[in-house]
Amino acid sequence: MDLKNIVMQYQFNTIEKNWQKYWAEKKTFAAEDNSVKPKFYALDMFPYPSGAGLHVGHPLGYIASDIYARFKRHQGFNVLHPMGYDSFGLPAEQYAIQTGQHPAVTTKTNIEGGTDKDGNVIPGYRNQLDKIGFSFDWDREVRTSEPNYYKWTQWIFKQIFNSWYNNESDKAEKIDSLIEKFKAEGNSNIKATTDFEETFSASDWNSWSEEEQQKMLLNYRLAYLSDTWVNWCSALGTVLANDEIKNGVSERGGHPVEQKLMRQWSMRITAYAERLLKDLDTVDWTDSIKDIQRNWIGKSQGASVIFDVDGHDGEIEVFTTRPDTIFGVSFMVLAPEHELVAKITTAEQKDKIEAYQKAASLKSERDRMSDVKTISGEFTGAYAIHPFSGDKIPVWIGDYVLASYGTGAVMSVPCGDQRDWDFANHFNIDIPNIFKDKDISEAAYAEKDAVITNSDFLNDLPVKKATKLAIYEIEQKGFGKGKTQYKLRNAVFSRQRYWGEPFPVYYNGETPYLLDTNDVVELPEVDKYLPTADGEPPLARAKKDAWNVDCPGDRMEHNTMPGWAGSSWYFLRYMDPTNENEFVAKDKVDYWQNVDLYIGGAEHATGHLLYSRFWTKFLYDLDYIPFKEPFKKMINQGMIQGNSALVYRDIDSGKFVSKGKKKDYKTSSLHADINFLDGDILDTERFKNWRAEYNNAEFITEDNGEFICGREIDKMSKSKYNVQTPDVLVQKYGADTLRCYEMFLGPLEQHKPWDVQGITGVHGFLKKAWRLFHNDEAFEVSDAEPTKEELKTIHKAIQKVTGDIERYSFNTVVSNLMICVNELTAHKCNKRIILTDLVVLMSPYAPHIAEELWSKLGNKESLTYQPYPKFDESHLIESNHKYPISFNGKMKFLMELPLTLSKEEIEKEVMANEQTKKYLAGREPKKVIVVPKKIVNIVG
RNA sequence: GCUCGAGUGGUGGAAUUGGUAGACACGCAAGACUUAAAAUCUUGUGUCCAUUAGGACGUAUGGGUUCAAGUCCCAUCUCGAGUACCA
Repeated sequence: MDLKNIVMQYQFNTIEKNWQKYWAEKKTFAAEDNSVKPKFYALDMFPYPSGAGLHVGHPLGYIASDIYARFKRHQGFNVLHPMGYDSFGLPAEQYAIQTGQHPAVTTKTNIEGGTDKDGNVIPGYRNQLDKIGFSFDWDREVRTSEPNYYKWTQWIFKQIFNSWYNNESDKAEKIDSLIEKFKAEGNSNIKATTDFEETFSASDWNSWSEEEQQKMLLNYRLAYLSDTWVNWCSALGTVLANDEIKNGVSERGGHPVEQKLMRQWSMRITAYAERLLKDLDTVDWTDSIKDIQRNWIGKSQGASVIFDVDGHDGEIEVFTTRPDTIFGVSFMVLAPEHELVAKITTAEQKDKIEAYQKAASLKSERDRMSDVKTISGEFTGAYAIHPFSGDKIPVWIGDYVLASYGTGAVMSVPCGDQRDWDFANHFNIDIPNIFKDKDISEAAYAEKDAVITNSDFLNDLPVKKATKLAIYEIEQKGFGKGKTQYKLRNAVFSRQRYWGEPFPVYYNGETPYLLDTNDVVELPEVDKYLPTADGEPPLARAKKDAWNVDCPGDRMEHNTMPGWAGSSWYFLRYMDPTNENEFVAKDKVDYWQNVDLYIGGAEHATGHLLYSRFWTKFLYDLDYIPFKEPFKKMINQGMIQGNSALVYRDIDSGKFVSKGKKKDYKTSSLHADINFLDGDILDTERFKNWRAEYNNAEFITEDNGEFICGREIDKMSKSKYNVQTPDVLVQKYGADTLRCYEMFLGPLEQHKPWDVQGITGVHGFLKKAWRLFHNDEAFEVSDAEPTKEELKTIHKAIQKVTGDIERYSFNTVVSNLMICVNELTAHKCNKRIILTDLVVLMSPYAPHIAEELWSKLGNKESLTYQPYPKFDESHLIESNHKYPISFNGKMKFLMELPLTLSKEEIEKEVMANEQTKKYLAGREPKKVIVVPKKIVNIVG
């Protein structure tokens, strides 16, 4: 074998190892804290370090942000590009429950590598990430489960606890200012976000005991303890937030969820509803994510109207978005849980109503959802009084009205609302028509383009005007007021689990107090990670002296914080990860500001992305940070799906049947490990050795002896044996190939199945690039002047690649680099000037090979901070243009003409051309369109 | 049901403002080198008709605007995501 030839081959394994070592030792990617350079903050959503490790889908977004970060370094930016771990979470705790191993231990193994309790090798996230050549500044790593991190999560909680929301200044303020006002004038003049509606005076406040005052303050604090209807998941032993439930079951594990009244910590995120909605306009996110958040916040405008109940003191308050239809009301419906129901129900209806209430309460959230079509309800026997007409309106209950939205009661306008129409139709209730010339005999008329009629002072008005006038009259007469309603609920902030942040809270009796210490409250050791016998959370197992802090009260808080606590502010900690005195130093956050480019999955639309916006606004209000939105620009990478391999087994004989012979047998299919495949061909020996039951497997192969598997697109998961790890590919093709290939696969945002077939093409491109710098025996570049063609090739690439990266079109960059290398190969170009530019162009995508070639070109320093090549248009300017000549819009042939020609001259040249005459075949053109530098179109 | 997004060769995809549809790559076919294989290189490759020259069709479907439509407008279908009695 030719030794020289081997030396000059592209040895990616050696090259990549060397440069990864170099970068780590020289701290090449360290971000500078005190820099005169402009800053750029490129951030990935940090991962939960699971024991399964990385598959090829995980690094997709990381590769994109890394490319952008490296690109920005070339452009002279001081780049902050950190990585860390969202390391509190359920899987580590579930594993702890099963094995008794402390979740901190498994978490550390999952990050740093090792073996689990069963002896399985865990590669470790860090090791896997390192092999891909990311330019992370690892000195800034954070782990949310480390006390030096969650110390500050607790600190932020304390700030939120010690704040209230002033609707007048429209921002959060310190609770002290509220206490001062209570002392001086009670709560009557205070406009705060609260569910507490009664008033008290200064003397009331001052006469209350400390405990009573604290209880009152909980109605105002932004983090507060209250009895709340929560989503209780007994299988997981904890409550879940609305965004943790998908299709009525828990997102994790798919367990049933029921409604339960529990004393829980909550965050008053509703105070920020309007700002969370409005500021969406200021961020560069996809419309889809913005829409999801808008829907989730669910703003609707209308009026709240009060109806008296005939013969009772109680009144029914409803929220409606259509106050213009108030004269169309023919009945009212209350939620079965509405507090008034028991009071107003007549004796005759009592049994029926109670039976209905009972049935409704037994229905789970899921049943209620799957049962939307069924119309049910019950008449209370009571009547409300229409505020304007004085008519008596029957009051019903029905479970299509939700207790948790608005006031839990609706005024039903069957002619304008389909649900009301259905209800009225089903129970034979009157359906008065208040829309001029609209037919409501078959369905409600919900469009807002009607003219109102049969409606007293609203007659002959269009919807918009009628709405305005109705609200005006309602307010004038004191029947209610204009109101804005949000779907967004306050966020439940406690979980009955072990592996999360402990609260810096203790109790005296039932009253919570913040611990006075600045020390972190560490997770105490417990004997088991399970709830106690009487259903208390695992932390109740810790004795008072098991905690690292002194508990001055009766007991510590036993709940822990939810998963979103640590992730709501982690992007701030990267700026100052080791600060022991502050969560982040003012000068650092002033310099780094918010995240310029954030890449991660769209599945966090209503969770993490909403909560971190909330906390950011809160910290802004208290003047800790100088910006209102955490993430300026966001890209949501698509999911990479698995490409499962199926083998077919003949049901009668148990023999395995190749795909091509499948139709001759009655088969069932099962998943085979994709690692046994070469293309679609199964390595039958490896398959036989996979499991004992397959040791004696027999195969019915194709005629050529190959065994072909079927393929199927699934989610990439261990259970489908379709997981492709990056490690295997890095070993086989190198990290640079993997990086380029993952980008080459298609647009970043798109979901796509993983298919390894095309990777050879990308690998070939890097080999081809390598060969530009080498002859058969050695590295060789020429110092000769480049030709016009060579300059044109490289500048075309500079223009395309730069433009494509800037508009985040990561996939087309690879194509353009390929075209560049193909053309330079065709030119046999090894000119130093050209290849130097090429190396820098390639470096964000294929940093290892770029560094290697860069050093071979004679450079001593890393090319990380090498200026990006400048596009010079003069190399692309042509004197001629190849005009496509079209006839009636169909292109027939090309004609090269000088660019200096005028429209008229072009037309003359084209019309004089032989081919033109041929295509016209004697016809006289009606019209000739000439677009200089573009096209000629002959009509006729 | 509502909201949003997407439908382009055998496959992944390209076409930034309406201006040569299918760049780039995979796969496939033929050839070169080789005892052979791998690697590498060359050529071809949207569909249909035609020996060639060439012609017709073609970006989910149907219509429209325009000299010109994958791109703009209207309607329909399919797929994906979100949401689900939100008054």
